[in-house]
Amino acid sequence: MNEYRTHTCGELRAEHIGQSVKLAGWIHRKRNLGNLCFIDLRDHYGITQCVFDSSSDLFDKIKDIRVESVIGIIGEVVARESVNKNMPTGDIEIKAEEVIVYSAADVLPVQVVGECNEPEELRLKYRFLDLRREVLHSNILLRCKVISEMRRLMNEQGFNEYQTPILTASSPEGARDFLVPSRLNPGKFYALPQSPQQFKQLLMVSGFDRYFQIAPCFRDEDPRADRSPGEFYQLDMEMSFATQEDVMKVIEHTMGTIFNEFAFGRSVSQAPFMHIPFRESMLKYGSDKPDLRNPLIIADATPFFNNSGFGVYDAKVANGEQIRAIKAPNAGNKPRSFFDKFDAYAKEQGMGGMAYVAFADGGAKGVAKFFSEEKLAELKQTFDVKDGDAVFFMGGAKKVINKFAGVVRNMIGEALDLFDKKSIKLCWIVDFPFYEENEETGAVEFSHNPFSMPQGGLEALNTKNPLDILAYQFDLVCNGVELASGAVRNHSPEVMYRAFEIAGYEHSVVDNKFGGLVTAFRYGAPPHAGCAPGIDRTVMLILDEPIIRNVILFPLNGKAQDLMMQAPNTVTEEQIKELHIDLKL
RNA sequence: GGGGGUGUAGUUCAGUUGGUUAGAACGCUGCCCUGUCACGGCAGAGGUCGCGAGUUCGAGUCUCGUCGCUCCCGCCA
Repeated sequence: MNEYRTHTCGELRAEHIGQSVKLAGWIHRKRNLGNLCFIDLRDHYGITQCVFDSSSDLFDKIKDIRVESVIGIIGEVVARESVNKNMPTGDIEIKAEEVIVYSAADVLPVQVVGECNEPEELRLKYRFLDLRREVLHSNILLRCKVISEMRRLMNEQGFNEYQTPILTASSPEGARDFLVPSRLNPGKFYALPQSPQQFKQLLMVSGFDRYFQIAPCFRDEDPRADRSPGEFYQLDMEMSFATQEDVMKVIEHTMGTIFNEFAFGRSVSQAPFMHIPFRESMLKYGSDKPDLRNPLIIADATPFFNNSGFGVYDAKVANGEQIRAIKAPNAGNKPRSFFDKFDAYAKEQGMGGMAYVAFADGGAKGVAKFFSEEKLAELKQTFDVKDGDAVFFMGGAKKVINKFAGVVRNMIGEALDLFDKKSIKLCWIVDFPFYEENEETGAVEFSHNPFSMPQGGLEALNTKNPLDILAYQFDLVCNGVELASGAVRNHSPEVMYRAFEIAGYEHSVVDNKFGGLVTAFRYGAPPHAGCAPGIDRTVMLILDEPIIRNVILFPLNGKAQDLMMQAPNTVTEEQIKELHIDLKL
């Protein structure tokens, strides 16, 4: 190939025996038998065993060099005396004739070979060593392939990739901004974009028709296991003269193809993905991001507890509370302790307790004794329960019961091992409410994104109860993870002013905060719609990787610090002065 | 901002009811070893038990405080 190597460490096979080759890479492992030394040489492509004999003067040269040093080896490809069937290159080895040490390694602070259970702090500080590990290295490579596929699929569907600004204006909606002080404009700040939302809409107004971008997004919020602090990437897309269905089709094709290509033996939901209206999702799954690998569905049992005989729940209903039922298939024979565990959980969560009826061997346990024969038969019919099944009942205030039932649904699914772990289940959550009521003040607020179009347009805004208006707003959900958010945008200044007015904002507020966008809409704006699937999360789902940092090259830690680059850091007084900033710590 | 978990050698961990000199594995250093592939064998170095106070004749172990990390809630398209 060149002066450093003729082959990579992954490509030599039996057919190369007899050839003189040159390899370069890291010393993965070293086995010194005294008068014979084996070195496993590793590079991006694989591992090749090299052998050194004490009869050669090379032996002294490599005897003292540590693992992870970078060396080059010239030698002959020979057949191994003992073949290693576990290695792709296991038929051959390199009989070393010359060694070049390019870079000797110090004693390592973290091990590159073997299990990876060092503290994450150390791994992040020495990320370049961590990234040499097989798992992390291949995670990152898979991420590259996913992004490459995204670009190919979007291009294929007529989308072009455009770069939008990184230094932009702070936007009042949504997350906390990262601010950048302006040297040329004393006292003023740029913000890093939380997403290219306004720019991609402006691109539509500029007539570009179909936009996408592998877009960096910045948000100054606290992290989670599936939420990296600081920055993340999304496949941002927008299209003109398009409906909700048009956007869904593009995303279904793009994400569906990617999940199918990287399914690794799992089954994948095929397009079109199931549509679940928001309110139905909250009732049936107790969440707006349901994990459909769990087959359980929550039922509204409120009507059932109308003089049912079970006084505690009848009273709850009379009190305005709601009851939910979750069937536990084939759990009728479970011991008392199984059911008590859930009851204890409900008590711990301040939900009173959890009643159950378990049907087994023709009998019924739990709170069955409160029900008449007829009521018990009605129960079986209403909640589709057979002999051998059980059903849980839980009650609570309207605001909390759905979410609680959603957690219990997952707990029961886990306890009975009902999750279809060998599947990737995708669905759309649609018909999000446009507004919601602030629980404390009672005021009407935007529930999601104020840029989306209310269903029914201006007429709906003028005639309907705001809390009944739905938005052309939709989420793509995969295995219980919110993967993407999309919307038909509001491209009409008139509708936008009215929408903000209902949420209590004057026209001037709209003009001030979204002036660029609203002005643009006055000069000919096409109807448009778009969506933005998260890339980090997509890769996590493909790899079934619970920690987002394991799909990111150089992630920040929980305090949004880069332990390797030591960012954030103090800067010189001069720099501060130049930015017209006065620090008060 | 709130709650849970956690902190012992470079790393992963063990450490009994509070009791003599705090152990093991990996890694590191030295010696031996010509077919290993997690090579093996022998020897060795390496510790303010996160930090501070308290109880006690005696604290890695009990109590209080504090700090770091991590997970969750709040927050977050």
